[in-house]
Amino acid sequence: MGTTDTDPAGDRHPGRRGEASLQAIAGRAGVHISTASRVLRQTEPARGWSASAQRVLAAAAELGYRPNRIASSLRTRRSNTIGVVMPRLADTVIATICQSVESAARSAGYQLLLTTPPDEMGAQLEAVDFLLSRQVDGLIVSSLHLSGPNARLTDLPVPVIATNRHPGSWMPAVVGDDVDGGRTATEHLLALGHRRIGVVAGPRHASTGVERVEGFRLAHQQRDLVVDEALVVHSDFEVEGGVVGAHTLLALADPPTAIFAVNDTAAIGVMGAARQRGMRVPDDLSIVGYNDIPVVAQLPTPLTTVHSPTAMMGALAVERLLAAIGGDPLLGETLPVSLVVRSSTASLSR
Amino acid sequence: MGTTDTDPAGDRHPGRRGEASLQAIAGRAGVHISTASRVLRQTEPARGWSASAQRVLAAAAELGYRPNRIASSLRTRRSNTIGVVMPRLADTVIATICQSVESAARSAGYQLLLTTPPDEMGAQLEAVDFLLSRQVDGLIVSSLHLSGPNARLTDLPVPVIATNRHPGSWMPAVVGDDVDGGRTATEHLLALGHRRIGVVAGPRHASTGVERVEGFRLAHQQRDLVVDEALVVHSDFEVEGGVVGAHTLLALADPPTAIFAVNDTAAIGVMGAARQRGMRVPDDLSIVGYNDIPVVAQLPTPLTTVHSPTAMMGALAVERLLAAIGGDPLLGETLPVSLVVRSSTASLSR
DNA sequence: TTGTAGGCGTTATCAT
DNA sequence: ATGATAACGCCTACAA
Repeated sequence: MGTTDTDPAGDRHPGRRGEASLQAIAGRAGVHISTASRVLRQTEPARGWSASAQRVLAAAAELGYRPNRIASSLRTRRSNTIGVVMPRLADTVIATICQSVESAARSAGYQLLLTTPPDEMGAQLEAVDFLLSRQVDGLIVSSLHLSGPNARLTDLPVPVIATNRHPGSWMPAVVGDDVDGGRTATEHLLALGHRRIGVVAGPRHASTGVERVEGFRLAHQQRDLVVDEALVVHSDFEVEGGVVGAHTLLALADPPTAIFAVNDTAAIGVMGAARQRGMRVPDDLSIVGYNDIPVVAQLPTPLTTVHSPTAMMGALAVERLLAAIGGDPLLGETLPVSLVVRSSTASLSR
Repeated sequence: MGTTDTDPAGDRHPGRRGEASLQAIAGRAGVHISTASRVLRQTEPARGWSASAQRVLAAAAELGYRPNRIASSLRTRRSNTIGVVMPRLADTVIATICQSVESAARSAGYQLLLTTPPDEMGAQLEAVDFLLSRQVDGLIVSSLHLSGPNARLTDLPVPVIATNRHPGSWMPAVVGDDVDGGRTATEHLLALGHRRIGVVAGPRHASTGVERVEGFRLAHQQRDLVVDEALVVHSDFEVEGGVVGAHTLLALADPPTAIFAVNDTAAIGVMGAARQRGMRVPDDLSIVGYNDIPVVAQLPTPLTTVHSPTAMMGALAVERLLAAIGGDPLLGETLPVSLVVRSSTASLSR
């Protein structure tokens, strides 16, 4: 006696954990399982539901039927799931992107399989494999490195799009215009008269930090100024990275009069270091951040920063990915950014 | 000709998107599919791999075999997936919990199906249904309301645990000791001599805010002081909520000399409002926050706050949930918190 | 409109 | 140790 009985009463085939299956619905409604399946996935036909269709609907409602999407995915070969690889999720920028990715995906009928591995390529590629094993229809990856074994990403069975960071131009990515952002931030400080500007540059493997620093160099170049390499210090993206980086810079024999931190969190760390050294912002030190996360507008000294369209990045990445899943070519995009001047920067008064 | 051929060459049955299936491995190794399945899920037996097992292993490696976990889930009735419902993911506290949940789950071999719906009960329950449809083995929910139609959560086919907030004592939850945190924060201000303390209390539906305010009342009660209800203003948990709440409080005829904001983000908003009014912190206004998110230690005025064990909450929630999935009873826990005194609070000097 | 049959890729039970 | 076989729950031609 298996499950392929001919039980006329229906209501059998309990499925896992007692959940009603299609089979149970069909039994209770006295129709064949395929009929139940069809009815449940149709919208009401022009001339209304047939008698048996109504019974199916009623049975599904009474039994609290929840379709088993694992089974249907197996059959249809589509999981309606997007894999997301987002290290450093605790960072506001990443979390904001993730939230917008989820909203966009959800309103398109997709769900998210999320992983937030360490920010290392090995761990990220491993995460990709896990996700593929789960049959995701596409992938969004937020923190690829500029170098490393990421060539493995070129030949995947599903479309992949990068966001936040890009690993190089060979991969479609939805990112902000980091070079322009870095340039604009720096030009703002140069225009205020600063000539020794320090940079808390982030890690060398992140396109965001690297390109914002490129913009920093570009701004100098446009004014025929040379960059003192001692003023560019690398760090991580955390608060503490900003603290350490700023102390390094401010301890120099000829310290900077302004510091550009490539993200807001580190910029807050820079503020902390300034306070520890008894320096006032912006009187003794000007500071520019990057991203415009919500808190920085309300700090005791509101932070001048570059606004980056984080929420839009997530939504657009999803849009492009879904288009690619639908068969279109996969297109990246570089979104414009804009400087927001607040109170942490002032003109050099000597 | 279907797929049940007897093709001796193997390498057929391309599976979706050209991925190799078990069938293909078996074909290439010249063994039956069930043998391939077994070999691939065994560890090396005592006397080493048999000849055919070696061929299976080789074939899998050559073809880059990735098991289709959707198929295996269907068969085993376990998805090895945890459903996560976390509204307000962009908030550092929530994102930190989410990250620790993911790490703990991943190291236990589970993956996360994440959804971050609006912070309303209807949307959250809808999310639960979607997740159940995807056959998650258990659920973690971070933002349940104290009231609303959450009775539906009592009779689910899989274990559910709350974290961050709890919806009432009827549901197992891993949360911080919010009453004690609120009491400690308030007692700190009372000990400094403050007698008119304002509260930016968060929304009425969140146990976190509500219980922190309970602690606030308790601290007064323990000193036989009465709370002026005009000093308790509700808000959301965002920066702007803090700004608005603080302005409301500071515009009172008899304004507070200190403000307790039930989360750090709102506390930063309070700082912003103070700045807008030309008040110095802590000289003119003392401020206490809650959570101890990383940035507050480095603010120009480092924030006094209550440290809550966010990362531990996530990890513990996963631990308890997995135990429940394994058949154990589902147990919640209330984790201790501690006050961190920094520079945003000072004794009342008059 | 409804029923029939076969299969999605994997695993578990049996027998060999 | 390996092979045959039958599901897991659902979907989709195709036939009636």
